[in-house]
Amino acid sequence: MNIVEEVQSKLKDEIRAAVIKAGLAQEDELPNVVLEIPKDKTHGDYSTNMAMQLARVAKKAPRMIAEELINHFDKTKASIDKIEIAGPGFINFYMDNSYLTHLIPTILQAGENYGETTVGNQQRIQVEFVSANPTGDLHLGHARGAAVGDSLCNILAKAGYDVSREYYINDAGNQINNLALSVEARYFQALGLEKEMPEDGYHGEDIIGIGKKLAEEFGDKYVHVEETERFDTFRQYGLQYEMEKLKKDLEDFRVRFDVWYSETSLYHNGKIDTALQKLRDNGYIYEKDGATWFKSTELGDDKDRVLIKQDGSYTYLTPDIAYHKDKLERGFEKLINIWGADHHGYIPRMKAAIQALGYAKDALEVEIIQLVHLYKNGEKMKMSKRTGKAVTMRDLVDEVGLDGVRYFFAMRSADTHMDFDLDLAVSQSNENPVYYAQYAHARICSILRQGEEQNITISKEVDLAQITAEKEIEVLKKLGEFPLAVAEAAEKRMPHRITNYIFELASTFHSFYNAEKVLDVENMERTKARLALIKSVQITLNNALSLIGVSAPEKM
RNA sequence: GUCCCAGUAGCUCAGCAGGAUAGAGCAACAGUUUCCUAAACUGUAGGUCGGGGGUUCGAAUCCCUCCUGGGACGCCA
Repeated sequence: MNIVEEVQSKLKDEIRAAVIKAGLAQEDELPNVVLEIPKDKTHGDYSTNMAMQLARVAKKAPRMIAEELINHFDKTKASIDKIEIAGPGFINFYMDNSYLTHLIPTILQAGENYGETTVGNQQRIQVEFVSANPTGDLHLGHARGAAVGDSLCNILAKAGYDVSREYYINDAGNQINNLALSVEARYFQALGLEKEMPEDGYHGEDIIGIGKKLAEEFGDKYVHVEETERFDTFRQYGLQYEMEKLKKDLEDFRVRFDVWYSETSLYHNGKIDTALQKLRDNGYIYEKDGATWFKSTELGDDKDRVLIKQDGSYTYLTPDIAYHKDKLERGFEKLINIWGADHHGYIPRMKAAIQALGYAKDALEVEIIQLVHLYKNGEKMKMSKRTGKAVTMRDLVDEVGLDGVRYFFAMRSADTHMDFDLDLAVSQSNENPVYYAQYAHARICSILRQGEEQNITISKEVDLAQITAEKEIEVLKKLGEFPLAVAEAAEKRMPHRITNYIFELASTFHSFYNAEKVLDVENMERTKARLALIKSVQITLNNALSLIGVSAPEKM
């Protein structure tokens, strides 16, 4: 357990014990102990509203309860310096902060592992994200999904979950046929021949490129083969090309996946039939109008859904149900899907399917990525795949820089609409909060370099009692919060808690930097202690930034 | 019509399993550099938390309702 967690938990134990000793409540009437860090520093290090919560049970005024409670409180057991009653009945604890200096050796020892907690309990959790159709370039929405998904995975892993990252490849269905036909048209055009794009074709630059490549590689060979052979070849070729590009783009975006799962494989290994059979056995299937239906309304959906169309083919939902069944059979206790906003209406039916298969509804969690609107020169930019004028993920990265894009997307709660102002992110780059955090890191590196040049080494033998300045204590407190921030971000699935933390840590550091000098030949002991302190900040900043896929530069 | 997201300072947003005087960045204003990176720091000013009800010791936070903006609702994927 982290030192800060330990202190908090001891404090909570003592509060509980004091309530019992004072006879204010029975063991089973005890409300949950709420500890908070007051916004106002003069209200102490921790505060509890226990006395107010007990008002009803004890039938007394909160301030009187607080009085009795602190009379029975054992201060010696929880590093407490002073206790005060304030306001309507808050009990404020002023801690003896000497325990905080133990944080420094802990962080130096843990290094890149600092921040890890065990709240996840090694629960097996799978996160499926991006899963864009392999029919064109990744656009803004995918970039946001990739950033949020990857950050969430990193955070979950750090918090002690056993995480698997997965990409579902939609390589079956009409869109792939359209891809093949689009490639075909571009191939003919590359050879100077007439061929119309299909109605729902893909007009992206990438498809034109595939057509050219095929023409260069094979000449007019495929003009003369049978249509089905050409179709199959181009389908395969287009798919492979698109997937490779997609993987490369994601890799460059610092996102990796453990599993790439092919939709087509579900058609070949009988898993769709098995899933359908399971639904049938559980009584959720019926036939109507020549189609096969899923009785999803029985499980909270607004209408029943078609699984097998009149023409005998599956809807998108059918293999997807088989896919989710397969995920659960692989032993994941929790599935998190990160979907685009356009899939929002799809959630109830998927949850219904999970239940119809005999699993708990909340085995599946869906995080919706809301739309990103891009503004340039004060104008909203469109991002339609169809027009071929899409703003791609690559365009965005080229324009803003990878660190900026990753930070900006991690910074906002995923399920809210977001305006991304390019002019702001680019032209006034000092407004970009990512620089603020990176600058703190670079500053620390610079001081450490100079310390080395002066042959001052950071040893674990430093006299940490040298850490007494107010700004230093602030920094220490903030460092101690990191594992708690990670745990909270993981449990609430909120990567933006980490960017908030990064900003706060950078801010307390900058403030310390301006108030106190680290390197001071007149006072070697303190210099060593402060070097150890800023080294701890460096480690923590680095760890926090890496959770959201942002680099920590040594120089700026 | 049903559902989702949002409405908090001039702008962009935190805060929302109820807690003390609602926070930050940018913009505005006033300062800080013989000293480790001024991409920084310190301070001032700025808000009826969309409106209205309710729940209670206490509401930006929970419930109801209305208004405004964005989005989703295929035998497409």
